[in-house]
Amino acid sequence: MGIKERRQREIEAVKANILEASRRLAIEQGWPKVSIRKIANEIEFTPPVIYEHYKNKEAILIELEEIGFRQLRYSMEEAREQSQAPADQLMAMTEAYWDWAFAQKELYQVMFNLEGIHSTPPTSTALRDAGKPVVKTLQQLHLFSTEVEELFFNWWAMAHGHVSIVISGQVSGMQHQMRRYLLAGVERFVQSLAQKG
Amino acid sequence: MGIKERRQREIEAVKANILEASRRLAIEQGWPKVSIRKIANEIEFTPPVIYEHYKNKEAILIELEEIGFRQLRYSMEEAREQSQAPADQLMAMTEAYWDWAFAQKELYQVMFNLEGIHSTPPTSTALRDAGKPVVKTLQQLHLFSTEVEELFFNWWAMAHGHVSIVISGQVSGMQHQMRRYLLAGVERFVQSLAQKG
DNA sequence: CCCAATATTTAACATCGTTAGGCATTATCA
DNA sequence: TGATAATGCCTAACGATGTTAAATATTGGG
Repeated sequence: MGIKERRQREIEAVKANILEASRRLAIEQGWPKVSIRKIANEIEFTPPVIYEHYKNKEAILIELEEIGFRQLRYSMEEAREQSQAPADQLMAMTEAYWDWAFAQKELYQVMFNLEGIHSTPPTSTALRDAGKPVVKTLQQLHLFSTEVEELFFNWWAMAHGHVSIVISGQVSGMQHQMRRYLLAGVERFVQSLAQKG
Repeated sequence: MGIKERRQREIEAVKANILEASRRLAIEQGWPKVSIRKIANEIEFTPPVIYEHYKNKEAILIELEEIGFRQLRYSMEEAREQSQAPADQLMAMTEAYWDWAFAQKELYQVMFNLEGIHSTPPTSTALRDAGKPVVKTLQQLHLFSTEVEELFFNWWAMAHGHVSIVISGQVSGMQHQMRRYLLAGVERFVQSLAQKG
């Protein structure tokens, strides 16, 4: 009587397929050209089928956001575990942040509403979750939790700032330079923390 | 025979009207809901008239981008002139950047393709132009031009990072806090420069 | 006053997100 | 097995989008 289970698996396969197709289309043609009809065509169904799996187009984007934040967190956690010293951890997580953002550029665009996408941001915990490894490292340095929050946002704004300036095409042909600039900036950030700690 | 001139003024008035209507609609309803038809309705003409003034919808956005960058530069230049010490100038320009971004949120969104807008960024000189006051101040501190560029992007990424995190709704209800965080971050940035200068 | 030029509109095309209704196919039970 | 209920999927449509071609109205100069 595994017929129900098989059916269940089929349904989830289609759902996963919708996400994959969306990403693939975004990679190939950019988010503005991703439409429900194209996704439907890609998964070889007609458009209404998509609405049996997602309430609307935005729901697809929101799920991709969540996937993105989880992946980003995982990448940073992995980077963090490879060093003991907080300073090294912070540098490694910064590299991980940058590298993941450009390896998964389309996800990053969805997560931060870049490049013509609009979706209500996920539960604001999604971001806070993704930032947890950074917060953990900062806590090894500073006592007051208010200060940790401040420094966390400083770090994150720096990382996201450099990334989004490149992704949104404000500067061109200097992606590698911007990566170095970010790392140098965080380096200075770290040193200024050591100064007072 | 000033009839031609009057006509010319009329045409330019309509063009200006299109920009104003676009901004007004964006303020009232958000960029995703701004459409050519609504703009046309707002200026009391039918849609095709808009295409006599702008090649397409994107051209309207690009003009708004340019206006935004000019305004932003002006605000920062004004802030800069009120102090002599580079450190004070940088802090004042940071405040000016933040305050302008939120006073002209819709322009800022267009300039950086936030919140569901997509337009090819303006000539990358537009941004560089807007950043000139900051570069000038940094030049009073550091010798190597490569270093100035690096520090300029660090500063800008910090400013834009904090601003865009708030604008894109990633954090909510802490706009004032984020402003303080930004200023504290730039403060530390400035101090780390003094360290080595 | 008429004609040419210009200004403006109407109407249409393709595409978009989304939904209602109908048609198959499949599963359930006598 | 055969009728019935349920499910899966599609066709067709609605309203809205950006954009363009063609028709009409308005204005200019002779």
